[in-house]
Amino acid sequence: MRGDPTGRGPRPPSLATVERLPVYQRVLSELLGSGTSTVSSEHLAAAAGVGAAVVRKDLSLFGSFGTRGMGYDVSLLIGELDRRLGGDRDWPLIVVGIGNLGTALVNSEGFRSRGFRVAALFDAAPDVVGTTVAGVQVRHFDELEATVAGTAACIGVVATPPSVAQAVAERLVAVGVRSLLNFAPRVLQLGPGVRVRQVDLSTELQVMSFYELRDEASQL
Amino acid sequence: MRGDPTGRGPRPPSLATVERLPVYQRVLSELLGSGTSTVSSEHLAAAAGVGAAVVRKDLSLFGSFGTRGMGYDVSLLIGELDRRLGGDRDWPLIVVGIGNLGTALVNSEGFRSRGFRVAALFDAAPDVVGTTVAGVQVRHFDELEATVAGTAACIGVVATPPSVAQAVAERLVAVGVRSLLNFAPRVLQLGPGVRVRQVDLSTELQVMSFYELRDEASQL
DNA sequence: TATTGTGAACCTCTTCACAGCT
DNA sequence: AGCTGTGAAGAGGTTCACAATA
Repeated sequence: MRGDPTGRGPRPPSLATVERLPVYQRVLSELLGSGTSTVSSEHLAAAAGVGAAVVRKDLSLFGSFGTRGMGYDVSLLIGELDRRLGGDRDWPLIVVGIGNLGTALVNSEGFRSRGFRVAALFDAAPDVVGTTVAGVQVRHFDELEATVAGTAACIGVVATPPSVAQAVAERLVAVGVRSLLNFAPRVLQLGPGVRVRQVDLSTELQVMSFYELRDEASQL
Repeated sequence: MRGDPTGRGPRPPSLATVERLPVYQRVLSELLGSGTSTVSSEHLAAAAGVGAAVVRKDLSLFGSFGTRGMGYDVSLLIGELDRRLGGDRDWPLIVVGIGNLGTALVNSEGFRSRGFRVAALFDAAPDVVGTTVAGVQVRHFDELEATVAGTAACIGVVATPPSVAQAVAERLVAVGVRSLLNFAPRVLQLGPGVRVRQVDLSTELQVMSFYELRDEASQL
């Protein structure tokens, strides 16, 4: 049951909007750091690389945080965004695949800020299991179920070779993970209740080469 | 001058379409490896995680590669996609910032396939400059201009701390780079002729926590 | 019969323009 | 006067439905 069975409520924010919120938050934090206490939608938009109307529409979906004639209070807005994005919570991460990329991810700032916390690391290679990365000991993937059993809902990060990504994802889902960040170049086939975000280096590069080719062709 | 000053030509493929092409290509390669020579839009769509109509629309933008009643020839389609994505070309990459993430990227399979080739590595830290990563020696970023001078148009990869990402991007653009893949959590402000694709780990995680929160709220 | 290729309807996001507030 | 919040218009992408075709 949803809380809004009549369909009269406000539309949920689009994925595009949700993806912009962290950008606003980051820009606002920098503004706060440089002593700015108020910002207009135009200024915030320029810093975030979008249009001013987009900023106002995005923010208005969550409430009226601005003051007409003045703009938005930076601290207030950071707080509101932080709350919507879950920044005031603890978000345990389970990372599977502690190779070059997995290690880099675990050590990255993005994985250690805003409430995210590396809760457990798994791999299958004997020479990796038992080592410590960023203060967390790597366990064998076979211990997944035993280790995660009593843990709260987690976000799973798949940084394995593509050949095992599907199986790893299925086992993560089986232990209760409903949000997966997948770095393996493989489309994960999972139930409808599971959210997957795909980060694919090869795809990123291929999109770029597509447009490079196109530019060349148009300059003939 | 464009090749189509009348505006009568077919619409260019949308970014969404371009981002799906590498996925199709990867799925098709796997199909070819498993001995499949023909595939329907329905089957290809299921494997790529999209709808069948999307596949047909996407592919039809580039030509009529299918056979009615039969489907698509896998080899033919791989070849066509490869050509459109520039897979038959050499794409030199310039990677700046050889920390944990930069090293992982350079060693990743995505950076060494499909015509992409790590051409030069740069960093500013004295203990990194001079080391060899994946067979390429890391140079000091000050040598960028001298090193890249005569090189063909490249794709630039920014894997630096966010504080220097903007300056690094500007210098890359100054030496002729028009496509940038940015891993630094910073909005790059560059001229309109420069393409930027942003990969932001922190944003990915925050998008996930947003939806996790939303799920919790709807289950009250 | 099976499946593609595609115009049209549909839906979603963006942009515009301005009323409303400070 | 300046800026937000928002309905309406516009643009773009997806889904539908089916004619075309092997």
